[in-house]
Amino acid sequence: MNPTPRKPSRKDAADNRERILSAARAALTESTGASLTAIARSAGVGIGTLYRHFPTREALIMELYRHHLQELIDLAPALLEEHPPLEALTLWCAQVARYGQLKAGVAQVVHAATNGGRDDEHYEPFVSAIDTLVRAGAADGSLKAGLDPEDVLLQLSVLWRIPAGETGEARAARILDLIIDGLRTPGA
Amino acid sequence: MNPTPRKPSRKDAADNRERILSAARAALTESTGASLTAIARSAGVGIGTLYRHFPTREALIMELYRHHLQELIDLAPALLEEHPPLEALTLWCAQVARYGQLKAGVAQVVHAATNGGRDDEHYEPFVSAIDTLVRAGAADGSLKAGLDPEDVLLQLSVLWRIPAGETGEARAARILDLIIDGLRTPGA
DNA sequence: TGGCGAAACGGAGGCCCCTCCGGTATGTTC
DNA sequence: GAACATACCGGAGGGGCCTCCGTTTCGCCA
Repeated sequence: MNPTPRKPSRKDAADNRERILSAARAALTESTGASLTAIARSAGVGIGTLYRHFPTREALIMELYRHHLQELIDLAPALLEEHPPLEALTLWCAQVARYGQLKAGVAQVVHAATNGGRDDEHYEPFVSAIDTLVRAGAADGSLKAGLDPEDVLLQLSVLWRIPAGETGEARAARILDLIIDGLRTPGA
Repeated sequence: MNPTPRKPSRKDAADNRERILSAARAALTESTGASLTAIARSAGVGIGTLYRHFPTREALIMELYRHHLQELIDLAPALLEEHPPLEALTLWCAQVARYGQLKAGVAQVVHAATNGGRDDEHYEPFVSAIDTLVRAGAADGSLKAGLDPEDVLLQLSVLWRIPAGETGEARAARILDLIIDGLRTPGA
C-alpha cells in the first residue's frame, strides 16, 4: 500500500534517514539497549536530527521491523483462505508468538504498538487482522460472537512479555491455548 | 508475618526512611510521575540516601502499597472458605482488576511485581495465592488440572494495563471473563 | 543563474535515573 | 568516657532521553 512511507523530499533528509536506519539496524540487532545518542553519533548526525525523523525510540524500532509486522498482518487473511477460522486464528497466534520469541526487538515494539494505543499507525491494522479472524470464527460458530478484537489483541500482547529462553516457547504455547480456549464457543 | 520489614537499626536511618516514605506518599498520590530527585529533596535527604533505602523506584512505590498487595494475597484463602473454587477465583480476579483500576500506582507496581520475576519478594506470594485458587478448582473439577499459576498471573497482568477510564472497568470485566473461560474445564 | 523561503540540521541544555565514594554520625566495647 | 568499627549520609558525576532554537542547506522559481 505505502511501501516507503513519508520519505522526505529533500535529499539530505532522505540520506540522513537512511543512515540513521542503517546505524540503528546495526546497533539494535540482538540488543535493544543501544542508546539513541550512540546511534545518532554512529550515523554521523546530531541527536536532534534523529529525533526529527523518529520522534520516539519506538518509532525507530518500529520502522526497522515494519515489514515483519506487515507480514503478520497479511498472514491473517491468507490463513483464512486455507483453514477454517478457529484453526486460522490458532495458527496466526502461534506465528505471532513465534515472532515474539524470535527477536527481542520485534516483541518490544509490537508490545508497544499493541498496548500503546489508538494513535499508533500500526495498531489499527493489527486490530483489523484480528477482527477478520474473530468475525470468521463467529460466523462459523467456532468462536464466541461479538468478541472485541482489541480485547483479543490485549490478551495476545502477553505473549510478547514471556521471557525468551529455554522454556519460553512451551510457556507461550500453553498460554496461547488458554487464551484461545477462552475465545471459543463454550461447549462446542 | 513481617510487618515492618527490615527496619534499620540506627535511629537516623529509621528517621530518614520514614521521612522518605512520607514525602513519597505525598508526591506519588495520584501521579506516579514524580521524580525521585524531587522526593528526596522534599524529604530533606540526599538522593543517595533515598537510593540506599529503596534501591529502585519500584521498591519505593511497592513499600507504599505493600499493605494493599497483602490484602489481595490474603483475600484468596478467605474467599475459598466462603465460596466454591471457581467462584472464589472469579471474585478474586475481579478484586485484582478493581485494585488496578483504582490507583494507578497500585497497577504499576503490581504489574512490575507480577511481571518482574523471580527475584522480587512480592512475586512469590502472588503466585502462591493463585496456586491455592487453581488447585482448589482443579480438585473440584471446575478448573483445568495442572494449571501453572505463573501462567495465570501473567494472563491477569493484562488487567493492569487497561487504561483507566470510562470504559475501562467494563473492558476489564470482559477480558476477565475470557481469561476465566480459558481456565475452566472444557465442556463442564 | 541568483536569490529566497522552507525545511532540515545538530548540539546545548533541562530533567531524570542511578552509582560511587569520601566524609560523618552512631552504638558499642573496653 | 573515649576510641573504634560500621552503617549511613549525600552530592558530584556519568549516561540517557528528549526539546528547543539559532544556523545551514536545499530546491524551486524568476
